[in-house]
Amino acid sequence: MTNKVPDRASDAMMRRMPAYYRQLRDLEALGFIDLSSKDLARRMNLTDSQIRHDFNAFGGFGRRGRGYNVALLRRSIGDILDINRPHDVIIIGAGNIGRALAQYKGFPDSGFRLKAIFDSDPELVGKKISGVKVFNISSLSKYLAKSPTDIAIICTPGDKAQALVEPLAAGGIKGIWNFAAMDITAPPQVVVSNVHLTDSLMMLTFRMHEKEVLEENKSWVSSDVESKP
Amino acid sequence: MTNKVPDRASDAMMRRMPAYYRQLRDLEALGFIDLSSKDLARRMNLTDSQIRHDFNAFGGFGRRGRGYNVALLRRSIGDILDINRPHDVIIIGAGNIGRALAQYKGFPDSGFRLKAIFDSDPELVGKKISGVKVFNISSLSKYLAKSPTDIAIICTPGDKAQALVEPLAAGGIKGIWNFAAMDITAPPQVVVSNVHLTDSLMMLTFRMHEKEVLEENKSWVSSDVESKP
DNA sequence: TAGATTGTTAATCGATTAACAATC
DNA sequence: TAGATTGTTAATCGATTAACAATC
Repeated sequence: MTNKVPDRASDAMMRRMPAYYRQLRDLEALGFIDLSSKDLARRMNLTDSQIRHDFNAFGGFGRRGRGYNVALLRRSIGDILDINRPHDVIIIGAGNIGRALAQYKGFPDSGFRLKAIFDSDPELVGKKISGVKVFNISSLSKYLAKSPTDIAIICTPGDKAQALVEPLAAGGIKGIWNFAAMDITAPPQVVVSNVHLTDSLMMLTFRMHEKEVLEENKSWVSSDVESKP
Repeated sequence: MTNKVPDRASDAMMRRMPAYYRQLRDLEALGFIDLSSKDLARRMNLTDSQIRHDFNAFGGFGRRGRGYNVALLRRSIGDILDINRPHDVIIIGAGNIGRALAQYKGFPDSGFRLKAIFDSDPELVGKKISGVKVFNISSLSKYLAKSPTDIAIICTPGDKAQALVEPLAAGGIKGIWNFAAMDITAPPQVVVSNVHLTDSLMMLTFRMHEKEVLEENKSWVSSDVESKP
């Protein structure tokens, strides 16, 4: 049916969307034709109810009694995520992270086309990384004026990141994926995602530690039981 | 006060913890001594109520009328995240991502000590990356038996990841940070965090697209108003 | 038709916010 | 003391789950 015009999706739901997409891409590749919310729920450790709720927030892609067509559903979710069309991307900062992302296979596979890399190091300027030319950072605005670009990936040192926002926004960039150690803010027409790799690692140690403490506590409780009347 | 023994923290709260930690580390470095939940809330775009709630889930680190001592609070949250002690880490897979993470400064800064890298490529084995020796993957179990290790970072191709879990768990690894394209599962004593970089990028395009659609709709509504009786 | 499964509304659960007594 | 701000309980809000009529 026609897609609904939704309010801003909740963060919780938004986080599930790419996982749905991956799952459906895999199932489609495996030759699955139809799929019930129950089957998908089992595979993804969710409830069928939540899955139907999520999909219906965007307008309902299933057939009662039959389930969902895998290919159609994958395409519909791709539309919602807007990844059924290519996106032009630039990387700013050709350090470790910048170079790794430049070479990362997952991005071209998902339609993200790396068009240029920018750096301030004269040693790097003019060279190619993963087949893509490195430009001097001073030519950023000129480049954007000539080559409309959807997304900028910032991989500079933290203190250089915020200053990039103004020329990026002025140059028509619609989204910034920021790997710099410092959060940036941008005007409302630009979407920003501040990524902190160490946060993810800290959450891992948090859960590891929590488990340890919980376990200690469990043995406490059981020895407590013995001493109860 | 003494720390409470909490239930498993919600994902929502857990995600805020590293952000608190970073913020407090920055404020401490800037010489801040005391801080109210209201001040912190303003800086982090949260409510003061939520901040007090979060902190009190672990036992309350403030003084009524005065606020929180920045250094004490940072240390307390560090304890909760278990990052006030060093963690020994190995990386498995010395491709783009593996090498970038091996060289990433943010990790040693936060007490994560990279002790060894493993790969199957004989060209790489014996070499050093960022000062750390690359071992043959076949020696993984032997290595872990000799060198107790907290965390393994998996950066192999997707189809090689799951097979690593068994030797890692047997070798006493407590947490796995998985960058491989395929999710892995592990026995209950091992905490797993499956990272999907493309998910993060898809969430960015999702929000970009959502904003576009919302804007279109806004202009619809306003032209609609004119045509209403 | 009978069985299956969606779309959707209502009920429940949990997270966030508001309020305020305790107290520095 | 008066003012400020926490710790904590109650109220609200929003997300998840349950239920079921619609319908394939």
